[in-house]
Formats: sequence, C-alpha cells, structure tokens
Amino acid sequence: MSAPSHLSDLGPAPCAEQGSALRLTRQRREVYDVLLERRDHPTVQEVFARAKERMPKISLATVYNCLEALMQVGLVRQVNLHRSPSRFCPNLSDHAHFHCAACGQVSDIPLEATPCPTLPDGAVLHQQEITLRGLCPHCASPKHS
Amino acid sequence: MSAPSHLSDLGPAPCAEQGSALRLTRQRREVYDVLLERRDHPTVQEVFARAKERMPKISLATVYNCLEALMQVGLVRQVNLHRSPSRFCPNLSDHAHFHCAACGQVSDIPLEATPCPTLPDGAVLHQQEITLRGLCPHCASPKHS
DNA sequence: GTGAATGCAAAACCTTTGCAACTGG
DNA sequence: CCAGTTGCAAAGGTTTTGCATTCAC
Repeated sequence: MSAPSHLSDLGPAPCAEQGSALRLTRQRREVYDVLLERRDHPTVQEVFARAKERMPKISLATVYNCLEALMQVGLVRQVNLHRSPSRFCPNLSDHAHFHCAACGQVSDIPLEATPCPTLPDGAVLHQQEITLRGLCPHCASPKHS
Repeated sequence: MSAPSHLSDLGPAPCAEQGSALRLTRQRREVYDVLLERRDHPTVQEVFARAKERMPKISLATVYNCLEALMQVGLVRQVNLHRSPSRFCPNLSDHAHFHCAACGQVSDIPLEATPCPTLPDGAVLHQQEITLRGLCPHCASPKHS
C-alpha cells in the first residue's frame, strides 16, 4: 500500500526504459487506477469491467492497449498462466507470483534474494518472472476438499 | 478454469514416480518422443506437425490431451509466454527459460542455485517456473540490428 | 469387457487488427 | 495541428468441448 498512489508523473518516463514518454489519457489513468485499487491481479476482462463502471465508453481493445502501454513504461507487469488468462500486476518490487491450481487466485510472494542465472554471452535481459504453482493455504486445507 | 475434472483420473502423480496411472497410448508416446528428439521448446502446433509425420491420423486435440497428461505425471513442463503460444519442455532439471523478444526462441538456462521463496503458511508448492525475457545473443548483436 | 483416450469438427475464448473519429501536448 | 489513442467491430489464433469410435489394460 506504500506504492505510488497516483500516476502524477507518467510523462517523464518513470521507470526509465528507452526514453519513451507515455501520453497521459483518461483511459490509461483509469486502467492504472483500477490496478492500484485492489492488488488482486485481475484479468483483462476484470480490468475492463471495473474501468467500465466509471468510464462506460471504454472499450476492451483500449484496455489491452493501455495495459500494453503501462507495461512498456514499466509500471505494470503481466503474469502468464497455465489454463488461465493473463493477469496484471502494478507491484514493481521484486516478487514472485503464486497461482493456486484450485481456486485460480494469484498472490504476490516477496523474494528476499533475487536469483541471478548466468545468461549466454551477449544476451540482454529485460525482465524476469517467477511463477509458482500449487495450492493456496485455503485450498490445501483438508477441511476445504 | 481450474480443477479440470477429466484430468483428475490420472491420479495424484506426486512427481512422476513409478506409480503414475498414465495409460500408455501410441499417441502419448509419440508426443513425448517428439519432445525428446529436439529440445527446442516447440509449440503445440509444432508438436502436432512433427507427430503427424509419423502418425498421420493424430489430431490436434489429442496432442493437447497428451501434453496435458504428460504434464500431470511430471514428464513435461509448459512454458507460458507473453504474446506467443505456449511451449513445451521435457527437461526436468532445474532450469529457467529465456524467451527472446525478437526471434521468439526459447532456450534453457541452467540454475546453479534454486531460489526458495517463503510460501504462505499451509500452501503447497507443485511447480516453479522462472522465465527470462530479453534479447538472445544473436538478436542483441549490433550486426544483426 | 470397460472405462479411458482418440479423432473430428465445432465452439469458446483470448487477443489483435483496421479504420474513422477524437484528443493530448 | 498532428501523431498517437480511442471505440467499435470483425478477424485471427489458440485452446477446449461433445460425441461416436477405438484402444489399453
């Protein structure tokens, strides 16, 4: 909850990729706000639904666009999952994602030490993603099954 | 979304021990052989095409089935990628996957130390996936531009 | 023999694209 | 003003499903 509450500074390349300035549109702001409001890793459809509540005219394609744009500037990360649509995450700290195979929920797992694999000579690393799959405490509990 | 019912009958299959209740069909064997032959992380379509060469009657749905079954018993891992169909990998050793954003190739990166994030109390870990994204040596080279 | 797996085709689904209208800087 | 963005709708591609037939055990 200590993250940047509002994207007041989207223009001046926040997380410094290649100096691309992001044009601040109402839609992008709305999509980003939706992600910040509840850190529950929504799917595109969920982002769309939530954004629509406050901006009924917004289109699904625009949500995809906005998310892609936010990812480009480094404010948002995409989580690619097995048998499940992608989720989106505005948490920029180093962390892994835990995907429950039963209920489908995704949660953040803090990483104390970031692994540093040896890349092939000359390779350039842009991004690193750690995904854990299993059963969340609730679904793993014997009472639950 | 989760908890595919028609897969549960393969048995719990903790980690590909001998007791796996996997029914050995020609198709499953063929699909697995295809994966072992070239360790190049093929997509489902590629597996399908290669399997078809030697088993012309095999269907795409069956390839999906077989891959899912092989994953359930732990012989195969699926790699979920951004803007790219899933790839499949029969390499069971601890390793990460490097996905080149330019050419799309996926390669294995050995891990010397496996990170061990602290899971929430009661959570059960089934599998861990580390995906790196960037430019492979070839695509990162200036000459290649 | 019997339940599970296959093959085929269609459906469901997620994501991308094309284009005219609009808008942020 | 103008390039970049949106909304809409339709296309594109991947993955899943239903059902009759076939097969492994």
